[in-house]
Amino acid sequence: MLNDSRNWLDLSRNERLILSLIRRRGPLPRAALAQATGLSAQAITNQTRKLIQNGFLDEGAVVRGKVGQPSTPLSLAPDGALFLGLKLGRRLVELALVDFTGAIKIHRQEIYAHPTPDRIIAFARHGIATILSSVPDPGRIAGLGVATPFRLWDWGAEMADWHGFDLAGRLAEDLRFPVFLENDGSTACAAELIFGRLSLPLDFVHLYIAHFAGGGVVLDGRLRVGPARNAGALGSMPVPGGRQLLDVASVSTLEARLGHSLPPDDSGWVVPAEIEGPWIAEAAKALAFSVLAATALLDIPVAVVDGAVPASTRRLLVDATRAEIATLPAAGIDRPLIQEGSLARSARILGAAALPLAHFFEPDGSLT
Amino acid sequence: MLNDSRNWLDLSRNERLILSLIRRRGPLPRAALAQATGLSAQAITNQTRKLIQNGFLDEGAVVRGKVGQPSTPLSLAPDGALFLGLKLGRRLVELALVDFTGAIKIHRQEIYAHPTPDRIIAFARHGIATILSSVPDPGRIAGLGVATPFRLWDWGAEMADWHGFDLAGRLAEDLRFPVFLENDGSTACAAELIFGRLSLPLDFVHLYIAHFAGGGVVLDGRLRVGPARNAGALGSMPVPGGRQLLDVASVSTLEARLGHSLPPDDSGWVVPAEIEGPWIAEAAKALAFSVLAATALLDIPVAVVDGAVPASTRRLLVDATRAEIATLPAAGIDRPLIQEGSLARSARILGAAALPLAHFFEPDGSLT
DNA sequence: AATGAATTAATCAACATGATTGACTTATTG
DNA sequence: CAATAAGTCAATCATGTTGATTAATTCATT
Repeated sequence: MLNDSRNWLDLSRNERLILSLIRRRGPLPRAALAQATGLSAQAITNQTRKLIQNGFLDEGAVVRGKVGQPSTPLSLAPDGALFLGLKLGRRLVELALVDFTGAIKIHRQEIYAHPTPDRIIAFARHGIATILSSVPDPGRIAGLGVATPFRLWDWGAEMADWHGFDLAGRLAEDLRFPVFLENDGSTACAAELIFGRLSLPLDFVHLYIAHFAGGGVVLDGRLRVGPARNAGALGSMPVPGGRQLLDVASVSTLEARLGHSLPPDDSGWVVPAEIEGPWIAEAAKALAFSVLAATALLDIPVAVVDGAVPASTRRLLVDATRAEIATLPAAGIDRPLIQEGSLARSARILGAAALPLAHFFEPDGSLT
Repeated sequence: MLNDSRNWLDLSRNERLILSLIRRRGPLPRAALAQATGLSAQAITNQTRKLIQNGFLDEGAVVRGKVGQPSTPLSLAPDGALFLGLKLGRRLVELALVDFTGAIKIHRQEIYAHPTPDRIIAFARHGIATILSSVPDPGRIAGLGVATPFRLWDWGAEMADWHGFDLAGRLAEDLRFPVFLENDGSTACAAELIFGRLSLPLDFVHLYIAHFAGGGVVLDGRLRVGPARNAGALGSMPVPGGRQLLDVASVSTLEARLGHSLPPDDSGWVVPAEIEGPWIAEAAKALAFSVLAATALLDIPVAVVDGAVPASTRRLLVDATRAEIATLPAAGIDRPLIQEGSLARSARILGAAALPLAHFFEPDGSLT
């Protein structure tokens, strides 16, 4: 089945380009691929033959009804490659197995008061072992992606063990596939880029409101992580008042207003309007400011706002941000559109799984 | 001399890569090029042979004194290609012919109270005609780059004629080479990137203080202009106080404090310290804020500050910005280094000439 | 001072990869 | 049956790689 003179994950740039085009636009016939890539029909024939042989693409039913020979759309083979995602949060750790199309095949999670390295390693080891034994072809797992907040030790003294702890390295020890680790804000952005159902331009910023506020930047259709892996640190954006975005637009500040912490999932997320309202008003001001700064700098037309919050809260936040952005001075630039994210709580875990996917299957191997 | 089966400007990606490496690092022997590009020595031999034959590279004197066969460094042939730059300003228009190494060969300028389309066209036409007739090989001119502020009509009623005027199109009418047009802030950045003597990382932002404040963003060693050609609009960055950067950090605001306008060149630029000081203090605050926003968003390690101001003023501004940036909150990010630009008043005209250069000779044809 | 070993630069010849082109086949609609 | 579009075949070309080879120098040892 697989051509064994070369590793199954060693795809040429044009093979990856074809896969990513089909991922974004849905099933496409060869002729459309030739047109979209600028390659000759012959080149597409050759590359798609390889991709079908190696199990990454499926030939669909021929489409008739148009003039000319009927076309055969090519779609992603769901089992073409599998990816593991691990998302580490303040109250919750999640592990998922995601297929080539972005569907979550297996999901496990564990709740705790606060995460410790030992506990996370144990959860991951056991969970991965279980998954490996239940998957028909574990050799098709391309890698593990880890989504984690950076600087966990800033959460409090009980998190000191995380200082200097090499999570990715420790996880990689007993795995036969590579491990990728990225800030959870960036992975939420990666998820929207790679698996999201939104119709997005090639350039956008992504803001993700969770315990902290994070974000990601996509330029030319690629997640930008920056030279020190710290791009999209939107929570650290300075905002008026001598503060940073995460000082006003994060769930932790909402919890401070409430006086108690909120549950790690949507069930039982109850916030009285007289508390949520002022929080949203203040957060929206800061979000609008940050988004406008991003537009001035990068000519970005769209900002996606998402978060680990109920859909209704996200909606209010987006509406308030749209209103605020209209009030800020914007001479010389076009105010960007604010779009609601589509993935909410699953963004980070999906994005974690998207890390190995991007590495092996996106045209420019986005992250390394 | 030139291989005529192909246009002299049609270089392959690897040819452009070689030229850009030599431009940035100075003369390099073939072995160093092989190492830097990752190409085989043979490939470098082949490509450099073509580049030498076509007049883009010169073989230098062999370098002895090291172990092994002596190396022959390859340097840019100054007349390999020539570029025209036109810079349109509020009080001054400039036209220059720049060679392949960034040296200004011919420079002409004209001062006015305010620019009109007719006057600029006439100046450019006449100047270009004169230059064409005085250059030994006008066929070696690759293109004309134009640096202009956007939205000229915002300067006042007497500039209304610029509304809807297609400057690049009009200039292209009687030229046999292409015309490129970009915001003057972006061209100042391009100049520092391509011709600058600074040692800069692959990612930086550039702030340019002139009548207005503008800027540019370089990512992965390429000037980023953005989907609507408006990236690097740092003057439009929101800053605290409901204002934009250009409301506080521009020569026009200094002139407002002075009560009269400053001359278009350095001679006679006299600003009493009691006026310059507060202007710099306020401008530095806004610059520091914007730079930190850029770093949070893009993980940018360096910001270059330059401007159409005397070196002493620029120095004060940079020092003040460094001081301000230390006072802003920066949890979660590394404060960027502030560097002084190296090109001052010539940045924009050099950058204009750099537009055709980048298009034809940079690996990713930066702008189109 | 002479000499061989090591080192580095660069080229030659053969070959591999992956694209292009033009002719051709196939299946469909109008 | 003409027109149209999808797709493949065979030949060719551009541009890379590899391994052997040549050249010019310094370094270490006699």
